[in-house]
Amino acid sequence: MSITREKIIELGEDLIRTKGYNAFSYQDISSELGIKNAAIHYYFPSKENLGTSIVKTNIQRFEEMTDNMYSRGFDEWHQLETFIKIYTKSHREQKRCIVGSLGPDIPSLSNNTVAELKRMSQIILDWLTATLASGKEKGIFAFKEDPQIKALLILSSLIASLQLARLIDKIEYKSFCNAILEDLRSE
Amino acid sequence: MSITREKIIELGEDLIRTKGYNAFSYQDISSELGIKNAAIHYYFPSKENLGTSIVKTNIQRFEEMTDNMYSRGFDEWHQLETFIKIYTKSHREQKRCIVGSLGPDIPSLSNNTVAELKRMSQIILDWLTATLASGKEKGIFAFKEDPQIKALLILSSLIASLQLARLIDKIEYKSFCNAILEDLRSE
DNA sequence: TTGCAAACTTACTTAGTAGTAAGTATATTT
DNA sequence: AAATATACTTACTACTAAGTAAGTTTGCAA
Repeated sequence: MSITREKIIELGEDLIRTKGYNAFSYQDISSELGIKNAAIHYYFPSKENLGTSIVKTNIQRFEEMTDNMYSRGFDEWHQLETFIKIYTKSHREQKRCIVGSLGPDIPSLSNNTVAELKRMSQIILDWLTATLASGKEKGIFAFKEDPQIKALLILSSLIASLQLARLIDKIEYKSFCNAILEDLRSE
Repeated sequence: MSITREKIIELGEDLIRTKGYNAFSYQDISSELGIKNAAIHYYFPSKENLGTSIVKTNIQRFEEMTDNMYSRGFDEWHQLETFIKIYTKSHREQKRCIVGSLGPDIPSLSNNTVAELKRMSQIILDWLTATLASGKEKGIFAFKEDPQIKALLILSSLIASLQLARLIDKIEYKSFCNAILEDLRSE
């Protein structure tokens, strides 16, 4: 794969996660990379191709992470902790997550991009639901709600907290994430 | 106040909550209201004026609601229930809330609009924190976290759930909101 | 009745957007 | 050496956005 292509995807993801899909333009990417507008169209004929590729890249990355945790034999607590670290890292970098960034722009996204975005959300939610359920069975987690509802609650909190962080100054993000984990502690 | 002005604000709010700030244009409003583009500029010289006015209107509406609940003597459980109803209504109407809609577009908003949006988030969070704290004192709510952290968790969940609803089909929104309330039940 | 202000419309500018067609340099294959 | 594919650039088109200046209608007040 071309290095320019990879740089475009990387920068595009950054721009989506900071400015948003509708607020960034091919110009933002081309001027940053020192290439011309049309060069991006060479790799991604339309903006929707770029958007879809970015989501696909993120799905792949997520699946690699969960596969990796599985093959290393992480227990459920450790898995959840690792998952939450994605968000604390995003928070440090003042970025949102892809789902939280593209979600608001669904009405202006192409069908293909929306389909991939839905697929991504479902994959994350399914993984989280399964992890919570098996962790509960093993006695690692304790919660009364249905695992899917609990997964939705946790995922919602994480996604929105990255957005609220820009609005409410005195958020202690570590405490926030800790509260999510501690809420699940069985004992 | 002019009726056209009010209609512009109302429609503008709708557009922000469905399409997003950057995705709607004065054209969307003017064609819907059967007026010309420039007519909107007559009331709101620039888009930032409209955005700020919409946020201010929402702050006012929120404060009227909480004042109303206070003067009617709602207990904390009833207050939280009423607050959550704002989100179930939004979900029914397939809209997001103002904070969740404008938050992602902060980088392209004017300083004034961002200031009002921050003020709005803070007002909501402060109210929620105070309600949770006094409800806990009275034994109406039970939770172990710090009230502000808990408020942030609940608010995040509500905001993001409206966004996730567009991505994950089989959400049972009622169960979701119920889980938030039941989690607080003391006894 | 004239004057004036409110509430617009007409007609425009400016700037930025995605996207395209055609050309060019460079490296690779045949 | 010739042909071809890769990775672009140049130079555009078509469109949409926000915003503006100047004119028009309408109702009310002096």
